Amino acid sequence: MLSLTEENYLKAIYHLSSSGTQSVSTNEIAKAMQTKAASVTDMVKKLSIKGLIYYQRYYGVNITPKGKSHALLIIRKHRLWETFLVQKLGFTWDEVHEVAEQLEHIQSARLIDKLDEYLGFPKVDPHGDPIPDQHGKLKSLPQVPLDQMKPGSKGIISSVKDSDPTLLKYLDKIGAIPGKKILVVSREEYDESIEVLIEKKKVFVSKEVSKNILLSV
Amino acid sequence: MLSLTEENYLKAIYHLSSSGTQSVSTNEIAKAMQTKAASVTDMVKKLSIKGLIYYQRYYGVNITPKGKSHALLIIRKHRLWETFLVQKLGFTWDEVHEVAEQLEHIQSARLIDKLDEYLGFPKVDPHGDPIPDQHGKLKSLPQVPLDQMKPGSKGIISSVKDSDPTLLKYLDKIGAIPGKKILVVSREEYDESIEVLIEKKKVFVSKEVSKNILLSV
DNA sequence: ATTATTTTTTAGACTAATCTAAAAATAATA
DNA sequence: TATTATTTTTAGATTAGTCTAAAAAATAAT
Repeated sequence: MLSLTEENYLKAIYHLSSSGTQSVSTNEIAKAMQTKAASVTDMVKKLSIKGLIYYQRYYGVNITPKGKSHALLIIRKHRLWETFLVQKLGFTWDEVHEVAEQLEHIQSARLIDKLDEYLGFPKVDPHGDPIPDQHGKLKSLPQVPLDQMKPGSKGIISSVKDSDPTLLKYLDKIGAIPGKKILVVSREEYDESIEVLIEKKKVFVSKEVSKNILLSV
Repeated sequence: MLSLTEENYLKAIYHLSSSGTQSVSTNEIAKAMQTKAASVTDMVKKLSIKGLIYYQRYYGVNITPKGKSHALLIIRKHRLWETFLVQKLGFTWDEVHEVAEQLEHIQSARLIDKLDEYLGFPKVDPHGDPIPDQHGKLKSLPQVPLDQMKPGSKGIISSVKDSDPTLLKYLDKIGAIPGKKILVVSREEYDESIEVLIEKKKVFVSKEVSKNILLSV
């Protein structure tokens, strides 16, 4: 059984290692966990002894298969709770992250199975992210960030990378919600901002925002 | 903001002080918390500084109004979650306690308000215990334990004191569930066991069990 | 009223998770 | 290549919560 802190470190390491193919550095983890490098070194040794990550001093860490499926089970809980909060309790999708960060640590396999069933075995959470299965397996659809799409191409918004409420509220306002169809109209060379059509509505988004919008094509 | 441990101590102290009118001793708390008296002394000093209990060394503790309402807010969460688990997820009433012990520590007033609304503002939990309101106020109905009822008298099962799954399963089997009408037929002097009628079914219960069944009369 | 027992508190140590400051290893640059 | 800069690790200290063992206070018994 992992402590709350160990679970949070493992989750951060999973996210960092799945967004880059390289091994994850101590400083990256420290930044993600809002803590100091020295603390990370200590924790990384613990997780390594438990067989959840590979760790060589001065060379950063990689997640093991065991660590990965453990991380995905936490993420499964997080996403099921987010779905519950939105679908059943009427939260908006920008409000759920913080609470789900707490709920994801509740230890009860039975609870999660029942919740999954109650929600009708959803495949994705309110942000469009896929929900891992009971064994910590994730079927990931191929996704392309909006900033890498060519003018004229189209796709469906599948998820949003950042979970910052400010961003989510803004996306809500412009209608950029998972499930919506999107057409890239043009790209401005200077600042890499792009013009898109969301449900027939013309919208301009900055590079900053467009790289956070993931599309299935 | 209280830590998880502080919340658990406060809850234990609340329960102990509401079941006896005396002040609560260090040893009683140690027993309830499955810890040592020395640890209790330390924690009790902390809670006292925070204004949640009155504490004089060697004289035991009493809960303050502030501590009481704080404890009741935790109990409110516990009972709402139990209600959710039984009513929505299909748990049986003997399975919910352990999970609710975890869920009661989730920090989000908004979550609890929404959950309360979703459940239809229930007045009691699946064990028949009243659910405190948003301000930590509890309207308690007068309750009499079954072992103190005279032969010929009747009442409605309002709640069960002990939350031991073995007891709850047994009560389920004999039909002694909150809400059911009960009639005391006779009492055996020797072992203080009693014969009762639950929904026209004749049942014998020992003193041990009958003192855990609370009736509203 | 004095002694014995029980309860409670203090003192000091331990673990998990954190920090700062200094040392060691790696990476970058002149 | 030698030096500088950055990153990472180690060493030692801190806090919350816990423990054991010993001391102090309260209670019970003789």
